[in-house]
Amino acid sequence: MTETGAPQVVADGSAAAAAGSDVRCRFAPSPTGYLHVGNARTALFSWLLARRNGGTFVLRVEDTDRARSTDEAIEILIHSLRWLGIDWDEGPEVGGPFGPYRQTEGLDHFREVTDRFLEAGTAYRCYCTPEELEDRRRAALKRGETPGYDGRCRTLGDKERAAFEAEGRSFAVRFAMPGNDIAVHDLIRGETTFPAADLKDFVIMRSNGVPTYLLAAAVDDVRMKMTHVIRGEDLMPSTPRQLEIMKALGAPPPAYAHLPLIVGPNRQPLSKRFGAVAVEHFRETGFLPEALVNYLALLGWSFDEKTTFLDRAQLIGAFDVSHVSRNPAVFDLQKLEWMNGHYIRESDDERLAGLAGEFLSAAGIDADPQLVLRAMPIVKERIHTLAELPGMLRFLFEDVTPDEKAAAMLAGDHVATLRAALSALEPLPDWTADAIHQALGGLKESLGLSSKQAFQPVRAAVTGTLVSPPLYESMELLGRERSLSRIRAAVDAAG
RNA sequence: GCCCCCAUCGUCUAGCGGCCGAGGAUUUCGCCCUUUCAAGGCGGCGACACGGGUUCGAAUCCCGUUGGGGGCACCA
Repeated sequence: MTETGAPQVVADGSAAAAAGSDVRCRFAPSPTGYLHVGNARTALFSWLLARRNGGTFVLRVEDTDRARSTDEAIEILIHSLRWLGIDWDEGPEVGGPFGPYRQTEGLDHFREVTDRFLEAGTAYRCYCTPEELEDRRRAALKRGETPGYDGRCRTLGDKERAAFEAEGRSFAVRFAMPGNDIAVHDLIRGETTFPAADLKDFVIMRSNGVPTYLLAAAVDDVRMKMTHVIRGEDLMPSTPRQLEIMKALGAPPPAYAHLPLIVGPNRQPLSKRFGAVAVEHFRETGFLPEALVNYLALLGWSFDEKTTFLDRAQLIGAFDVSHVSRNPAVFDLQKLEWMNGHYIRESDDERLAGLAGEFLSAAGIDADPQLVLRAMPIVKERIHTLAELPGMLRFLFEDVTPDEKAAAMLAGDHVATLRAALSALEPLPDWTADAIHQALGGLKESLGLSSKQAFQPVRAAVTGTLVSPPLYESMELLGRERSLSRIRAAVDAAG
């Protein structure tokens, strides 16, 4: 295992000489929870590469860790991907010629491959128990050595094997690494060589007959004829091992591209502590899928030196995996919010009003959909997420109790202003924003008040707050009776 | 401990030897617009981690240092 041959370039992207509609990419998540934004970006880039080439995009569920994988997680995964608008040509719910697309549904195949490797001598049975391995691992670490399997079961004789079997020991199957350095070619990073000494024999088949990720992903990538594998940087060290598996399979490897990780503001991996990591969470907190997609696309990739907004079609037309950045990107929630605000303003009112319902009722507001729709033009340009809608629209559907600042204003000496407003507003023949504007504008003149002095008390009375959508339009939406009675109530309260 | 990756404004990035006294976006600050808040317009602050090379010339190439990150499982 220590002899070091000349580095061999095993994956030079030859299988990926495939172009155009021959391109096959996949997203292969483990269903262990929600769809993390980092994985969402991986899915997006892979999808973009497939769509860019008119190729095929595959969704494959890697659930070989049976303890952590759940059906519910698969549903969330599918839901989140669909919400983002990332569709797949082969995979769960759509089928395809290379099924099953859920690894635990095709375990026999992995077992057959393992048996073949065993026969060919590229794999062997290892009788070491997890406990023994853990002890040795810790001891190696303590001695300052590189932990990793020492290969002791590789040379077991028939007698020793029989002895272990007689002992009742179960075995796992390990892949026998060739003992030479292995070079990996990456579309984003170029060539990297992994020293033979660090490429220890690894388990491909657990004692319970379920393959490990290292085997399952490699075998399926070959079986499903993948031409490009885009995945997270954390998987880079597994590439030389999977390259060897593919070599043993006699299959040309796909081209690899390892994406830099997405980290939190503290440069640590994005965690729940940061707040927002699940795609589902972004949906629930009022983000639009096109905003998240646009933002994610720009995390590690850029079109040129000035383009910021790219819709789906533009992304597909422009995406180039070789221009992806190599350094980890900090997830900037503020920028996402800004971008979301942009997409909200771009959206048509009908769609937004439809989306608003969920947020309004979550806030306990029983809203009239028609009124929400009519209000949309004046509110959509002042929010960054849909979650801000209830706060902005509440006064239209519920009686207001002035907040602290509004109450303070109403308690001040503004009764005269409110009275004047009342008498200017009451005789209005048409209750329109324009008419209200005229009336209040005239009052401002006659009383010699500044705009602020004239309008803020009215705003406080009508909306219960000092910050609201534009006053005239708000009053038009609220309607004559409710607007006037709120002003009257304020006058009465002030004595 | 060992292996691998990475390093441009606070953040996302453009830059692939001279066009860079470093461009865009976001954040922040100021001004304009303005009925509040937004949106929009204009402007300001703000970066090539450090040290050696190579070269006529380096943010761009090489080496080292430092600093981040990833990996070293019968997890993926």
